[in-house]
Amino acid sequence: MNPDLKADVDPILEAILYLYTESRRITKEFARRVDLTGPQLTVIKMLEGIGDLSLSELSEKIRAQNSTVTGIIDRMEREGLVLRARSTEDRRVVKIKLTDKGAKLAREIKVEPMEIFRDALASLSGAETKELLKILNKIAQRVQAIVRRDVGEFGTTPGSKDAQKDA
Amino acid sequence: MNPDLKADVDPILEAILYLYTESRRITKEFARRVDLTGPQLTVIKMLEGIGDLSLSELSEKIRAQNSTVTGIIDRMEREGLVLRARSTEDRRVVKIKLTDKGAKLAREIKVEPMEIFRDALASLSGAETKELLKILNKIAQRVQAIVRRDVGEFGTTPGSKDAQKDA
DNA sequence: CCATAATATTTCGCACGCGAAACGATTTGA
DNA sequence: TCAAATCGTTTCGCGTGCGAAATATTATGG
Repeated sequence: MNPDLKADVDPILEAILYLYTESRRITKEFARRVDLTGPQLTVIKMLEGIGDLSLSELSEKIRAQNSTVTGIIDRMEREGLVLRARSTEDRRVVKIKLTDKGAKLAREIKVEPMEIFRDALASLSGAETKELLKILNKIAQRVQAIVRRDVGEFGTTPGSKDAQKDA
Repeated sequence: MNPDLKADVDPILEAILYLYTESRRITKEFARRVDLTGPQLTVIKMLEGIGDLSLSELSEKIRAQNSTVTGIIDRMEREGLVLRARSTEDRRVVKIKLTDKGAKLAREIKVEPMEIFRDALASLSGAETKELLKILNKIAQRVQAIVRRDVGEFGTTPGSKDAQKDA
């Protein structure tokens, strides 16, 4: 990559990294006030909003592996916020349900996860919002294309990506 | 927040979350090929590029707490990739240095951390790059403002166990 | 019908990642 | 000067977070 391009690109990486880490930090801070962790707050609001979910559905929604979510649910069950109920139709699946205590706590939490992030985005003009989404999607598509195409052999061949196709 | 706004904003959150998690996943995948973890690859390339760093400087650069980096360096030292050297001017400071083995490994790793992410960003036009950075910075400033107003006033008060439900 | 494959979840071992407390080294101020 | 404050790092306990293997249940094909 040429140096000029790098100078343009690095601040963007910085900005995205900042926004991501900051939004996580804020979620965690709100969670701490009700004696929850960040992921636990996310789970509790998700169950409140959507209703019962299987462990797999929950994993997918919070973008974590099943083995990670198993641990999170273990700890929440121990605290009596949530309970596991084996599905009757398919006895492999475990439904996660809010207990009364969990539902009550969920109602006390007024902020959505990432609420502040949303507020900040809301300060953009309509045109800016559209433009931002357009650009981000373009980047995401490029990333997907590069991954599908190059990740298999990228390790030996640096930076050289003439894999320019449609974007 | 009104529903229309939410409909605009959620895809943006999705896109940023996707880009962040995907870039981490890719870094990890490259690291795995040389028997490193993601953070370890980042550290090794950082030391190669900048030279010796104190533990605090390293923590700041990879956006982690000192206690986290202590563990990462412990494991890298155990593998003989890195060594600790007490500073002579200020004996509180620990300098982290690459060993010969570490430097050799660093040279073998052709890709920068986040390289693919950079490549994808490089596919944008100059105008799009400028616009993206402008918008992201605007969001970041808004986030900072909101944090100072809403979060800071409680966030700095430790030990308050009673659940407050303002926000 | 039964061996086998596929699916859902859990278990295990390891590596972050954080905040609070501990610890040694250095600076400060009365 | 020397006790207290500050600084850089480590230790500790806990909660993610992951991938691979184990377990239990359901679907599939011969």
